[in-house]
Amino acid sequence: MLSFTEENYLKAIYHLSESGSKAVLTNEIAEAMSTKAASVTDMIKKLSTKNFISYEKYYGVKISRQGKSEALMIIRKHRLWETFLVEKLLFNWDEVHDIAEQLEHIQSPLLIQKLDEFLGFPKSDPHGEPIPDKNGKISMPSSMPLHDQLPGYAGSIVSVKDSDSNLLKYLNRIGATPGKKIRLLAKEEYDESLEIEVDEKRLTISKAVAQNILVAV
Amino acid sequence: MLSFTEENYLKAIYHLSESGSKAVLTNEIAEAMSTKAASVTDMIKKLSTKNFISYEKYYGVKISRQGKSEALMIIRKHRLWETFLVEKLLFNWDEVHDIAEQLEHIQSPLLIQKLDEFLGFPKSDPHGEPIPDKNGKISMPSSMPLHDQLPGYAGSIVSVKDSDSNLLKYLNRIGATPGKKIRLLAKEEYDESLEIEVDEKRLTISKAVAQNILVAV
DNA sequence: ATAAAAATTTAGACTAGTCTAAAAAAATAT
DNA sequence: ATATTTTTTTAGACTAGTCTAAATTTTTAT
Repeated sequence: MLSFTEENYLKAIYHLSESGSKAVLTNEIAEAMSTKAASVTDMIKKLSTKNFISYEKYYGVKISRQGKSEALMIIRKHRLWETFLVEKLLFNWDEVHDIAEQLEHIQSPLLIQKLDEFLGFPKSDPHGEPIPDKNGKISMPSSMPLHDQLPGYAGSIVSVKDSDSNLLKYLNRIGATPGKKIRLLAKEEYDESLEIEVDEKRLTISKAVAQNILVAV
Repeated sequence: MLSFTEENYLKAIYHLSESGSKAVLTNEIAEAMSTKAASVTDMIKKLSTKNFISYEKYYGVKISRQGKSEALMIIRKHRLWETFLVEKLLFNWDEVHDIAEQLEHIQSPLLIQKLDEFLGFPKSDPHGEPIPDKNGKISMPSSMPLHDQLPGYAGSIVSVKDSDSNLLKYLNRIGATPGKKIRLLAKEEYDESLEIEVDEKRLTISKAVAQNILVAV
């Protein structure tokens, strides 16, 4: 049984593993966890002796099959709770992340099974992220950052990369939420800002924002 | 902001304060928390400097107005979550205590407000215990142990004192759950066991069980 | 190929919470 | 009223997780 803290490290390592197939570096984990490299070294030793990751000094960390399975269960819980908060308790899309960060650590397989059932076995959460099933199987919808599309692209928003509350609030305000239809009208060469159409409205978004909007391809 | 552990101590002290108006003793808290007296001494010093309790060496502990208010919020959360688990997720009455022990520590006033609303502002939880409102006001239903009633008593079960899972399972099996009609038919002098009628069935229960069934008076 | 810079690990210290064993205070019994 | 027992507190140690500062290893630059 993992502690609250161990679970958070494992989740961070899983996410870092997904973006790039190379070993995850100590400093990357430190940044993701808002902690210091020295603390990370201690923790990865611990997770390594428990066989959730493999660790080679000065080289980095790789998540094990067992670690991935554990991480997927935490992510499953997080996304089911987010779905509950938005669909049942009528929270806004952008208010649920921090609460789900807490709820994801509740220990009770039966609870998650019943919650899943209560929600009608949803396949994705309110941010458009896929929810792993009880065996940890995850159906990845194929998506790419809007920023990497060409002018003329028309499709729908799959998810938002960054969970930053300010970003989510902003996207909510302009109507750019998962599931929405979106079109890329033009690209400004100078600062790589994009002119888009969403919610029947034309507007301009920055490169930073466009890199965080993942759209169906 | 209180830690997980501080919250659990405070809740235990609150409950011990309610049963008896005297100061709460170190050993009582140690037993309630399944810990050692030395650990309790450390913690009550801490809660005392934070003004949740007043503490006099070798004498005992009294909960403060502030401590009571904090404890009531935790209890409110616990009972709302229990209600959710039983009414929405269809858990059995006797399965929810341990899960609610975890959920009660989730920090988000907005979450509790919305949960309360989702449940239709319930006044009592599935065990029959009253749910404090958002100001900590608690409407005590007047009740007494079935054991203290006289043969001939007829009324309904308000709540069950002990949260022990085996007791709850047993009561569930015989149909003696909060809200149910119950009648006291006879009292056996020798071992103080009771003959009762519940769920249209006659049966005998021990003194220990009868002391834990609280009925409306 | 070596010097400088960056990343990582180690060493040692700190807080929160816990424990055992010993000391001190309070309650009880004679 | 004093001795014994019980309760409570203190002292010191341990684990989990964190930090800073110093040491070490790897990478980068010349």
